[in-house]
Amino acid sequence: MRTDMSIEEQLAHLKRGVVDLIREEDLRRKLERSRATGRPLRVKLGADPTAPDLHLGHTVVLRKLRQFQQLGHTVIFLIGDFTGMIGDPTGRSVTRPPLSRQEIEANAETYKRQVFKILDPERTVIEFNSRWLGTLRSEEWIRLTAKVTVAQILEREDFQKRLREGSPISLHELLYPVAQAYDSVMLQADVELGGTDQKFNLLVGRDLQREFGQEPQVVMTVPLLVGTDGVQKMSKSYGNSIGITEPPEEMYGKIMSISDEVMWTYYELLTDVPAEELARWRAAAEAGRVNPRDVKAHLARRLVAEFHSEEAARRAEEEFTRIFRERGLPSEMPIFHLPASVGERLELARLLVQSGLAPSVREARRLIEQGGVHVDGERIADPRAHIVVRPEFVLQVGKRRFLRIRSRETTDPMSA
RNA sequence: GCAGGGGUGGCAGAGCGGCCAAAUGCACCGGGCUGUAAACCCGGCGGGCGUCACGCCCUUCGGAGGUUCGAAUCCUUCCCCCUGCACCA
Repeated sequence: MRTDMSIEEQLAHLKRGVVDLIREEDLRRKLERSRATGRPLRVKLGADPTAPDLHLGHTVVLRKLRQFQQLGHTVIFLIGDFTGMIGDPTGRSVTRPPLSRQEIEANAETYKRQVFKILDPERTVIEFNSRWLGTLRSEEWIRLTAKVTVAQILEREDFQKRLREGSPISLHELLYPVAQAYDSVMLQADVELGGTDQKFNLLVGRDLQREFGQEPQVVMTVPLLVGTDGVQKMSKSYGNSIGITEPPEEMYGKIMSISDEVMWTYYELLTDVPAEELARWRAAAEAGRVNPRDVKAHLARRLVAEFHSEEAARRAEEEFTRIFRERGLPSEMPIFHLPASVGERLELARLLVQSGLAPSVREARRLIEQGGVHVDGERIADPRAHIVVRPEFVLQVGKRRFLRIRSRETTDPMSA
């Protein structure tokens, strides 16, 4: 596809948005050799099998992989079904319950479907590390772990930190980097990618490959995308993620909810908008010549289009504008069939609970008191208000939760 | 094994006999403002009830007992977690 690029051009292209590149010289040599021999590079990315829902954070590194593919190289998407049992000690993750073979298969399928929204299936190999790690005998484990020293492993910053703080480190956690490194050996990886938090693990791969007489892999790390909260890295467990399979409206809205500041990072990491152009937009926004909201809307639309379609993006935008800028009603909303007849008097708070818009009467009353509840567009502020049931009406809580209520007569006139 | 430190709301983390449904921060929710589900500001954040801007009740601080008019706070016991020193003489 872009194999006409010179090696230097390729390097520059691949370096874009990369935090660590260890070592650039090695990569250049590998690229040159690949061109000379016609043998594609083997570019590895490891993934945990436990969370198969990809979010935008994952796509940063996937986009980088795609660049390699576009240059004709092979991507090895490694599903860590064995290492998943250990759980990468990065972060606070607790011991994970082992997944069944079936669950893993199912997750892998989900992965494939999602990953191929970005990667080219023709140039992607899917692997499972249980294939070699799962069959290692105890003796082999001992021989393997003998190749790495404790000091090497404890260099890892978070291990040191935990040691300092007196936090626990389980023995098996020390094995994680070794296992991951062994994957690189088995796969004979030329390059391994990961987020910056993976740097250490990726480097162990180099060491171990050397131990096994292989040429060390090139390590490439990309920044971690910050989540919608603008603070922590995007992660499903932090509840700040934007999944790539989320409905268009949801995705659009979530992108609109990131801060103006974070938006620039998203542009950088999730689009191909040239840096110079971004700088121009930013200057214009800061000077007040351009409304940052519009820049953000452009981003939202662009990303929704990438993962859904232009058409879906357009609709999501219209919907967003209608609800939030014009304070209107969504084009579609869930319907709740109220088991009550026209004319009946109902306490609003209870109706909210009954219809699932509030978890408890107390909460419902709070919402009403705070002015968050509208019935057919009219704000009801009396926490003890009653309403007279109409054939159909719209309940709204907050800015974005709508429910169309239908009472008995309208849904089933025969049953009266 | 020994010594020590712990287990409190979604998370982090105060409180250590009554003023504790439990500080504070984060997350979350509602409102205001707006240019957006941005930023910022304000409010809320266990549940039920009432003649409802004030009050009542119920269930919460690892489990179970107990002391006390009264316990997240004290005692007993059990469970769990962590750190250090050992164990291998």
